[in-house]
Amino acid sequence: MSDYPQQHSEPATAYHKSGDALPPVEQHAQQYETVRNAHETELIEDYVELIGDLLRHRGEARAADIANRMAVSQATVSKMIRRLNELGLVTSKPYRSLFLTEEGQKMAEISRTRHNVVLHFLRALGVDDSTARIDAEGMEHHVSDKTLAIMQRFTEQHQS
Amino acid sequence: MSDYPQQHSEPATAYHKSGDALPPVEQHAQQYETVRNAHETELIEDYVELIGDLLRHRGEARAADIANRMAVSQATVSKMIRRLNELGLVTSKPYRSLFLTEEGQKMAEISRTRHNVVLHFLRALGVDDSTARIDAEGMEHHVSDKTLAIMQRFTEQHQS
DNA sequence: CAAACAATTTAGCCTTGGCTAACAATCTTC
DNA sequence: GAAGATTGTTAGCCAAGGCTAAATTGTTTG
Ligand SMILES: [Mn+2]
Ligand SMILES: [Mn+2]
Ligand SMILES: [Mn+2]
Ligand SMILES: [Mn+2]
Repeated sequence: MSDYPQQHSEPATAYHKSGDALPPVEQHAQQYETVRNAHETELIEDYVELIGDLLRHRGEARAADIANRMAVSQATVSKMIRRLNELGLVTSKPYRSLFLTEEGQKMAEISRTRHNVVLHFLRALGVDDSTARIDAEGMEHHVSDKTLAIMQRFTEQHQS
Repeated sequence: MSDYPQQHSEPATAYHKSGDALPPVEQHAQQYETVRNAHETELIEDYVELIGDLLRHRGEARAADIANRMAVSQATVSKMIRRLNELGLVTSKPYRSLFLTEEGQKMAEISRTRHNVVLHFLRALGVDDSTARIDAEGMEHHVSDKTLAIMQRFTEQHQS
């Protein structure tokens, strides 16, 4: 919920003139709050998902691979791994491959599934593969469970 | 493009075992880069869009209204307005309503249009209004022009 | 087995986007 | 027109997520 006591400022009534009206303040506020919350976990999820993918496809997940695939410096990855460690999502011995904890595996699984639903939905919609991959990488973190379910249903019905 | 010289680490070949394979490193890197770029302009776009909406629906855009609708402190808004000013997107006299520059109006228009395409698309898909609004607020910044065009076409064909 | 190379870590810097607390200006109301 | 309420600004704090440069550890190879 939004802290910050509701201030007066805006007139309460909305005699609407043009196009779509503004949503009520509380609802509008919730939109932005939800986005801010998503952005807090977004990067974490991408790291965990990528580590899981590297483990499943390559057998190991090295910091250098992550840096390459994320197009980010190795220092950035190293710092992030410390954070993932503190969050109890990965285990890592210095200079060795990373592994996911129980909790990390759960998060990776959830993220991967959700990512795939969005990707396959975009393709079913008619978006080309390369564009679908790019858009899905960002969209995935902002799709609610409700919308996700609808996307999945759509995809199933639109594949021959 | 990605800086950081490509390192060796990963084996080049991919004899694929389970599910979807990992995309080639360069493509994968571009996914994350595009997301990072989107996140750089996202908040700016939301502010400018909101200021435009307040101007069109209320006739003025006060810092307090923005703070209320964003569910954020007035100090945060005040700081952000200074930035928007420096970016040449808004004009503001202290303690007065904000206005958009030419450039600001252009950005507001583009953002509003894109936001609406995504919102109407989600509703056409069958997502309830309140969920659609929340999801659209985040998704809008991660939808490419190509996908946007497809969404628009879909929406037109699916409204009675 | 010593060099050279590759991978990882650490230290220190920067920007963004939040916050609170204190102060300043404006508006409203009596 | 002063008091009180509302609005706006400023200062200073913090965490996240980037970066570079330098130091360290592992690995490969002549
Ligand atoms: Mn993902
Ligand atoms: Mn992602
Ligand atoms: Mn996002
Ligand atoms: Mn938005």
